[in-house]
Amino acid sequence: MVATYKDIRRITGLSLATISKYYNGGNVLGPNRELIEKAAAELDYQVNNVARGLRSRRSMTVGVILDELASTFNTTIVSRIEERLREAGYGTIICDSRRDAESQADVMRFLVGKMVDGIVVIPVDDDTSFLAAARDRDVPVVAVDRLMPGTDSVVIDNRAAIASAVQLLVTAGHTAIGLLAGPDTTYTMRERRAGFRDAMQDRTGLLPRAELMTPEHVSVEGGCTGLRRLLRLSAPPTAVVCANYVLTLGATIALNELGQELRPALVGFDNLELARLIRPRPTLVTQPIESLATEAAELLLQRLSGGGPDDPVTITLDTTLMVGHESTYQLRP
Amino acid sequence: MVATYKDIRRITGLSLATISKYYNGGNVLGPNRELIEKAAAELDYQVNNVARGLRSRRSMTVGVILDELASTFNTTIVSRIEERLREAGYGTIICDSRRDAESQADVMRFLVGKMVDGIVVIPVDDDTSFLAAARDRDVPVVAVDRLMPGTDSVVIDNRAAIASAVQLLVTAGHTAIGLLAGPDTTYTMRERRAGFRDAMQDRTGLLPRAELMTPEHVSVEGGCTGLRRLLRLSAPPTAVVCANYVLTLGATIALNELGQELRPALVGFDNLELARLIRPRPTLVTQPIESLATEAAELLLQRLSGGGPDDPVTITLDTTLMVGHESTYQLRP
DNA sequence: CTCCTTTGGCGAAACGTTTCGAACCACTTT
DNA sequence: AAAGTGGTTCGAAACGTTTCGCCAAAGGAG
Repeated sequence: MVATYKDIRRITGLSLATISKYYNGGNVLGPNRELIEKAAAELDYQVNNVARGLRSRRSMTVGVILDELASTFNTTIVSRIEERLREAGYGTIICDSRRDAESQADVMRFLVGKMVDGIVVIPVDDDTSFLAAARDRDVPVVAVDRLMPGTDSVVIDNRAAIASAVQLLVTAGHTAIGLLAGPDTTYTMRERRAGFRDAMQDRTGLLPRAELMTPEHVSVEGGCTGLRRLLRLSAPPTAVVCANYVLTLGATIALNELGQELRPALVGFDNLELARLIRPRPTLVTQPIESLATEAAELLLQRLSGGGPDDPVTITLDTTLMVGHESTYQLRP
Repeated sequence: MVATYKDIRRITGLSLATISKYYNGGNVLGPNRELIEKAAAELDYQVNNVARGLRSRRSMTVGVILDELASTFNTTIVSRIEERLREAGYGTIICDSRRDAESQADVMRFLVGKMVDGIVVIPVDDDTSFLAAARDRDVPVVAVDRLMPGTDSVVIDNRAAIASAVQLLVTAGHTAIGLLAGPDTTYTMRERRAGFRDAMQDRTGLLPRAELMTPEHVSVEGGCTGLRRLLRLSAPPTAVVCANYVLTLGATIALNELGQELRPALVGFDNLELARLIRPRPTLVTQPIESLATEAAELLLQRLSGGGPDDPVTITLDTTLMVGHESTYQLRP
């Protein structure tokens, strides 16, 4: 049988109220403190968090909803968030929405039903209707890597990220640059595409041809076929920018099948493991993934303690361009 | 204000007991059913799982402890387990022990304190003392990918896995085969090394030279340096078996720096993404990762419902050898 | 020495469920 | 008509905490 306050009361003779006070950092006289500590050790007592949660209306758990679990980007985020929240006493319930909006809504209801105190989400797409379940129950939500109107969000400066890639390539002499990006259904992709267009116009004075930036399916396959399509154009680009990790992966695979002399310059996105595995060392736009996670965790913790501004907050972080081997960005003569 | 049974009672005139029965699948007369459903819809009622947990002594959450989160192997496992457990109504609290035994023990206490109903763990090493916290509170534990004496475990047939790699290489004519494996501190590594030794003896009649199987640090770096060390030996191996994913990754990186003609044959372990990215297509021992996860989930669910045999269960699954491009395993003339 | 304030402790009432035994009802059986 | 039966419903007591209002003792100011 697991010990309760009542057992401690039996041993110490103190009241439940005093014992509770002890476990919640209130003032308890020295001798009584020791009495409780001794009894607790003897009984191997541990606070029952479920009972505590019922009374205090906090479950001390938060939910994390991911569009997919099996991606380095996401696991890094989860790992950091979990670490920070556990420090603060919160358990992290994880849910994989498998890139499915309906499943995402299910999961949201599931978590709200589990009485989580807050939620971090990497949403599947721009549709915010699934947030209603949380809003109805006043559960704070922080979105990561997507800007959700009306919700706290932590994002990177997508336009600047792509612009830094474009700048490198234009400086190296490229003018015909292609973009591998997904459809405009997510905020992130919209921003990256817009950032590409704007940066091209800024740096070259011209808008890129539409055929150089048609949307791809966001997958390894999409990256492969997209790169091949670009290179089959009558006027193929001399350089390609990939707007996300899996597209970079796909493009790299497609590149491996080409002869050295045919390879376009390629600037990818976001994976650190990749950089170590691939020769020549790739040029990559890298996101501050850990910061993204810690900012999200801190923001959520602030909301959980009832703090923060009344209006939704958006935190924007900067990316870094990791310049790889020069063959990955130079224009061939 | 969030609705409770009392609100439903006010509207329907039924007793709390009947309402509870409705929500727990008991028999309730048709008209009363409808009454409750109508009231619940009106109130936007959702069961309070914390209160339910207090009374029924089940939190309907389980903990998952991982030695690290950022590995495809582990995330695949988590994703599947989470999916299956959520189907059964359980929330999955995830904890990353960061390969640190002390942190693993902390996390175990944390989860037990959170009143989880069960725990799945991929342990840091063979030390089982951290399990005490769970055992004291009668929380069932299932270990994945490690055999923990006295605990339900789901593992692969490590010896057979390595033996299949050795068989392929010996059949292709190799006799000097090296092994990249970690130190014998974990069950998994011990089994794989023993499996290697036994298979070599079976197939070649000789034990491999000790210098061909000295332990490496289990990391990408360890794989790199280990492969280089093997090739610098006065009698270098003509083929190398890697006993795990990160070692394979490291060895592959080191391989990339060698000229084609110097490359030894290489059989790696366990990653599917890898296979798509690397040319020539590598030969890999692949684990049934998804099955590992579903078996673990089913076993835990069985324990959660009080079922299963009295003694700890060990489930052993088989691996598959995915043969890649022939240059990855053939002996050069 | 009295009055007031501060401190620590106490009993009892929540929090929102589940569960147990008893009560009830409409039948069927004697 | 009384007794038995099977299926529903009910009231009340848990589950293990936190919290509210009150009280006693101790300390300080006048």
